[in-house]
Amino acid sequence: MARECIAVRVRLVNRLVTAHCEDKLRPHGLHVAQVNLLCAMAAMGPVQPSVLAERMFLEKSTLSRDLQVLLGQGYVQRDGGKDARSQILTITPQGIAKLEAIMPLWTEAQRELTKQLGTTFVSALSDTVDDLWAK
Amino acid sequence: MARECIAVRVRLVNRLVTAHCEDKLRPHGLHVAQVNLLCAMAAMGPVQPSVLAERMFLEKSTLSRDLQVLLGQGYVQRDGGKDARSQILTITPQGIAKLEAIMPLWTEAQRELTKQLGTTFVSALSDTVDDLWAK
DNA sequence: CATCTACCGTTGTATTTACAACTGTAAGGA
DNA sequence: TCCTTACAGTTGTAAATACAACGGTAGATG
Repeated sequence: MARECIAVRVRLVNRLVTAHCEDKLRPHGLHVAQVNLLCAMAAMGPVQPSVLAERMFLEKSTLSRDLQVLLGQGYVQRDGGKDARSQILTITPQGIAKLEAIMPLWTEAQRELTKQLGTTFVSALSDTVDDLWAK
Repeated sequence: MARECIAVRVRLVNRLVTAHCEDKLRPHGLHVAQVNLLCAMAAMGPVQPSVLAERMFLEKSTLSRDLQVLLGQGYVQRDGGKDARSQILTITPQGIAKLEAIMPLWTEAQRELTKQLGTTFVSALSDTVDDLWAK
């Protein structure tokens, strides 16, 4: 059963990848979850929290707390949206600069992870998430 | 960058899979992490915590806390090992019965997840983790 | 034999994540 | 218009996870 269980395996790989990235990021005072969000915001442009959460398959409550950190660090800016209830998030120049600063690390991590996980897996992973995003 | 980042994608799929399984397990009073460990113990037989942790890419501290739950539920038994420092973990008959009880759910979840993630991804995932385990 | 090191598991603290409940705001129907 | 419902984000609580530090035990080395 352990031999075939998707959950066992996905969660194991998740721990592996997360630990690897945290190791890389530790000297830079950032966590993987934050960098992931910055990447997403850089790619999506100004975006509503609920839309970002849906895109990342994150709970709105989780996002809300992650954002408090990024706002405090000045990597993300929050403005009022079309409603009094909605907000618009934008990555700041400092956020973009931070992403650029860790770019070499990121590239290295990608290379190492691809080596460890195999190109077949990495490419299948890309396709799968593309499909999820395409809905 | 978000388009290629392995961490973004693995972590996203992890959230998806974990949420799916937690939904299934909720009526049964179990969590995915616990079921994963039970599966592993059923497959490995009596095992030392440190060996189990290495196999699952889990920190020994994390495992220690997860075990407290499983021991409390009576699904796992802990005995003294060859040393005064080492222990031996064994899944109990109740633990095996619990695994068998959720088997139909598990099969259903496997099918649904395979459909959502694609057979290419699931098969690549299997191979990748097999390689990691083969060391 | 004594000490030093390495190993094994637990505990303190923090992060990521989720679900449920709550607050406040908009929209729609009676 | 008023009430109900739906939406957007926050907060309370809890679980999984990790790192660092600790306590106890075994083995190695002088």
